[in-house]
Amino acid sequence: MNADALRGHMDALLLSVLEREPLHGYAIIEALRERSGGALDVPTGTVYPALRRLERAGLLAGEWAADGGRRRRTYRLTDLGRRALAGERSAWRSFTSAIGSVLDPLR
Amino acid sequence: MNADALRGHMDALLLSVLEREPLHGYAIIEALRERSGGALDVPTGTVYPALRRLERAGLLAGEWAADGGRRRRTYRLTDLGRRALAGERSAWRSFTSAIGSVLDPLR
DNA sequence: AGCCTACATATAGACAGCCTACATATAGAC
DNA sequence: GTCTATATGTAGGCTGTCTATATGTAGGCT
Repeated sequence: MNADALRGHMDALLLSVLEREPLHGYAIIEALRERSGGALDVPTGTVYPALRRLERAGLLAGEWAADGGRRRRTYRLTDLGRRALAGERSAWRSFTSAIGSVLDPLR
Repeated sequence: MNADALRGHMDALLLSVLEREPLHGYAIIEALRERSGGALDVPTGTVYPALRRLERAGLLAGEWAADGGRRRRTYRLTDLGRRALAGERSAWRSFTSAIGSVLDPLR
């Protein structure tokens, strides 16, 4: 998976993965890998800053938790994040439709 | 259309538009707008450098032409560009499939 | 005890491509 | 003469993703 292609879609992926249940960063990376059948293997250096960014934007709420000696920061969708996810889904459909109409004009 | 979303897909769009017939930059912009139903309105500051880049990479061949006093640089796909387009189409399918499987897990 | 792997988070800096804004010039309509 | 459409191009900014590095716990293996 080309890095540039992901650009601008990371937010949608993160919000979508957090839709059903709150997860911490490492679990999010695993969820993305599993749900994409291995196609999405996003590095930690991408995910952690992105989660912070979404938290600053008010789309996610993060909370520290301890699992034994391990510290985890678990993120959940805020109401604003839920609305943003709906927008991202809609934008994704428009995006694929627009690019698709150019790439596969026969469809 | 969000600017970041386009990132990494510009090449595929340009190659695809030039698949049927050679076109110059301005006409490419119009073709993208028309074929996408107005969704894609790519600024000249994006297209012209991208065309140069693809030419340097050997995917396009450009040639100056005169239409009256106007100068135009018409680009056509090279054989390498045609092969690259096939790769871009394949990558696009993988990409939409991967993101789609995360965004719409019910499908 | 010592080592390795998996789990878990984080930051600094590099990189690349798309954008805005600007610059230039012709053609044709009004 | 002015305006709009046509036509190309560059400089510089922005920003999000990546690589590389750092830190530390837990648990298995030898």
